Amino acid sequence: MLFSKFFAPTSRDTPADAKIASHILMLRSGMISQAASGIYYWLPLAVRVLDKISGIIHEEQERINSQKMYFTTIQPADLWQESGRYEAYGKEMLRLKDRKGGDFLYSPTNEEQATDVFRKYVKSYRGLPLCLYQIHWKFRDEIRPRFGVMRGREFLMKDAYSFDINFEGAKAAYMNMFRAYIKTFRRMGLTPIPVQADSGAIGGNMSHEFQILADTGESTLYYDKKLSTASDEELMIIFAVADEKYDPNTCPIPENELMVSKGIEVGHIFYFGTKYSKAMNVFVLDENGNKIYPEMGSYGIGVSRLIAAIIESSHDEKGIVWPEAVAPFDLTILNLHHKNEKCREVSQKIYDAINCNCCCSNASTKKEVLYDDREISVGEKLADADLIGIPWQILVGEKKIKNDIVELKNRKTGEVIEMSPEKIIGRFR
RNA sequence: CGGGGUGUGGCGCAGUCCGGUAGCGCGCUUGCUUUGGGAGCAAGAUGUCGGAGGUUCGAAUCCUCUCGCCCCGACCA
Repeated sequence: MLFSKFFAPTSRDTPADAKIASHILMLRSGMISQAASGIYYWLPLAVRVLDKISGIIHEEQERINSQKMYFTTIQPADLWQESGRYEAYGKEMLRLKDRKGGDFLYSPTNEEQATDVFRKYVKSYRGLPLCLYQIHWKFRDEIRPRFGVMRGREFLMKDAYSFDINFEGAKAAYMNMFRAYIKTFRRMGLTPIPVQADSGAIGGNMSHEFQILADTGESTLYYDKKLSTASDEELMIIFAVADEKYDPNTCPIPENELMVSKGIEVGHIFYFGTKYSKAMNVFVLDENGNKIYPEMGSYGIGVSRLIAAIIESSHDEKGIVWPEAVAPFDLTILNLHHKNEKCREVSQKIYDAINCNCCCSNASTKKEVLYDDREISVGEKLADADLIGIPWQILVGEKKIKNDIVELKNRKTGEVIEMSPEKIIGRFR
């Protein structure tokens, strides 16, 4: 991608409304723009990150046989009247009428629709277990939206729904999802903290939140200090609670081994048994011809919030520092002196070689490159590159290029290595 | 929903108390000179001062109503 053609309107100014790092940096890097309170345009740079995050989620969901589909963003109200939540959900639900006066709503979550899809097709125990998920836009008319996309009203969420024949099956589905979540967040460069949770409006009796440590988080967490070095399996059993559940008298961890930090909730999983299957009269027949109400669970990841959470946990005074797995581009080439012919030539050569679409390129290993070919000052290019936070920067400048040298700079460490253009190409192709 | 604040070119702000026909910085356009950390000079463009009503010879400024947005609290991915 040529930066001169790329719609990423960066800015050195901080809009007065933004208070936290992720919000400021998302605005300054041209990722988002506010359309209304808690509602944002997602510009191309941000969408590239959303797609990376979604891709990781998708891979980990498929691994546990959770299948991707789409429910709908606009739902008829009748399913919610059936489950009893149409009244119960309250003002957070955006209610709509169609031209005939029919009652609709913009999905805040999709348990009813998942249950409806299930009951239309699955009539036998042979159809179980089943797990369906989507990554789709949701709307919750929050009392007070804030912190940019961290608590927006419109947000992108991955939501999965599992159906099992009995509690053992449902518990296995829950634990599979639990493990998948830990892997998913770790792949994004995050350390998730699974916290025992309340089930809120979703209902049910087994529930965990996945929290990311950040000073700007809205939750206060108490957790065993072993968490920071735990393996995936250990993470599942290590003690962690949010402040409303913390009681020093019953806490199993001695005070000197207990950590207290702020956290951002990026995922939440629920087991709620037959709450919806019974309310919506959904059953299958078992091998003896008996009616069985399937045991259900639902599993959310705040995809758009994750972007903010990742930035909160990975940035410095100059800008964003993307973990490689979710970076909008793998590397950026900075032609520092656009009027210097050799700089142009070498930059273009490196770009063409790495960005090559010929038969030798393998889509799975191909690097995504942003080539800063803009006719602007050196300082502005360097500042924008640091702001946008692409993991690797290739600097092509007139002083070094005389000796056939370009520089490779790591955004995170700031480390710079000098090498020939050929060696750079070899490294990233 | 309670409490507080704010609304003036794309962004950040001054001007409002004390009415006199809108200004600064950044950004944008054009030209020349620049180029290893957000360049300089010159010439330009861009505002129904959130909206409606009122007071007045005259309103960004005063009065009334209204809408948007932000912050603090009670809810949530």
